[in-house]
Amino acid sequence: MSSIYNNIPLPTIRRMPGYLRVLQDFQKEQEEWITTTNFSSHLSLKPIQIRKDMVYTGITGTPRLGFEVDKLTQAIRKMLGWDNPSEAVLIGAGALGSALLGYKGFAAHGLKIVAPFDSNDSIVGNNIHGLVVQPMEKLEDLIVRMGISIGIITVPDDSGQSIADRLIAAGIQGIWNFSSVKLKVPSYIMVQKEDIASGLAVLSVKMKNEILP
Amino acid sequence: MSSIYNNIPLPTIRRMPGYLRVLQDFQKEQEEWITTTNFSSHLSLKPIQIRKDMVYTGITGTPRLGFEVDKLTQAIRKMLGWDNPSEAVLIGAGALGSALLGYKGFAAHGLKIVAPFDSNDSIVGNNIHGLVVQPMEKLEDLIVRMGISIGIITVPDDSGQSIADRLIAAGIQGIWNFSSVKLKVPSYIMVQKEDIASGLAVLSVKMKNEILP
DNA sequence: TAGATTGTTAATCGATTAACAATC
DNA sequence: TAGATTGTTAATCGATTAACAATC
Repeated sequence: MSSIYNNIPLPTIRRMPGYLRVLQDFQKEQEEWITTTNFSSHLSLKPIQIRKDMVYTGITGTPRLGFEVDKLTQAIRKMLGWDNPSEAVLIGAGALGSALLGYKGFAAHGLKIVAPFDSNDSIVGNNIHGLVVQPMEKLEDLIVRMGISIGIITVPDDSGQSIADRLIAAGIQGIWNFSSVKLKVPSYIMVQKEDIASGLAVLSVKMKNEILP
Repeated sequence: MSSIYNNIPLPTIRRMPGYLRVLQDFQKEQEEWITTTNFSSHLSLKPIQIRKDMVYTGITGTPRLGFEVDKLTQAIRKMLGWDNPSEAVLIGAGALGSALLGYKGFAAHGLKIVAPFDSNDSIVGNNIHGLVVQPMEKLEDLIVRMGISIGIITVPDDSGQSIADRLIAAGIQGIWNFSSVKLKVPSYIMVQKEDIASGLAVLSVKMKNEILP
């Protein structure tokens, strides 16, 4: 299933949420136009790079005025598929899982977590930020019944793979993996792995030799 | 302050924690040697890329045998400055802050969070994963007294900058920024910004057109 | 020994940056 | 109009990948 957005560089995609954030601020301020110079002062990016990124949104700007705030917002949201929200289950309602459940931003990011699951009986039934933690037995049924497309894995490393297997068997299409194991999945399953340690490594090295970008 | 590790590519640094994780597994299994092929099967990386990364550790391997597990582990930990831990304060003991406080992995990653702070009186005094939440008034004193070098910002966006200012005034050297604002800091302060939305954007686009790496 | 794996140089690939004409 | 900003092509930069001799 291809699309007009096919060959967008990964770094460009990663920068898009930042643009959206600035756009929202401008919308609040009732600004109609935004220039790459505007973006630049709110993000750590150069105007030239922003201009290049804008090409991928399909929106063309107007010299001197910049880009229309509303049009650009819609284009980016569509580009990311954030115009029609996906539903997700979250497995592992521990510290990290709870934090993600409490993150208000997802609503604006096209993601709706519909239910948290946990294997720990003492957590099951708890209400976390408005959602009741479900027992693992109910996982597959809920995924199938609601047609959930995304699974968020926030379980300890050793159970990550078995959870992934269950999610895939139940028909999930994408996995957001916060465990530190490399998941083995069929090629049609999309996995995005988050690694908090990578960021810490970069900060550590930056602080060690105070050079680097 | 330069070092032998000066021009390490950022992508290489980001991959280092992954290598460490595999090395730890090998250490547990009492393996003495590890090859790039071994690494490759536990990470989504090609042997050639791993070999290139290894050059930056300063460790030379032995054809057929690979690299010495212990030596390589030590070299990477030293390279990241994870051999002697840094101390950090965490500001904002909400959902995300609590999750970070509960993350056991930091100990092995050269980071020790010594105290969480929060401006909310109903949270102050709470015990989160063994640490008592401190009132904001005590922030500067504790940083100075303990010589804390890192500040972790997990507060809502609108107070991010003012917290950063206070941290810097108190003598912090690095900031791990989990808020979504771009912090204005002097050039000698190192900032590492984490953005959960970037990862979600990548997953969303991957799922939309099932291509991409 | 034979062959897997390393280290290194060169080639390729892709992203960022520069340059500049077009334009509002 | 003058000048800031866009769009686009070309140049640069940096990281990944390929190729292959060296080696255990």
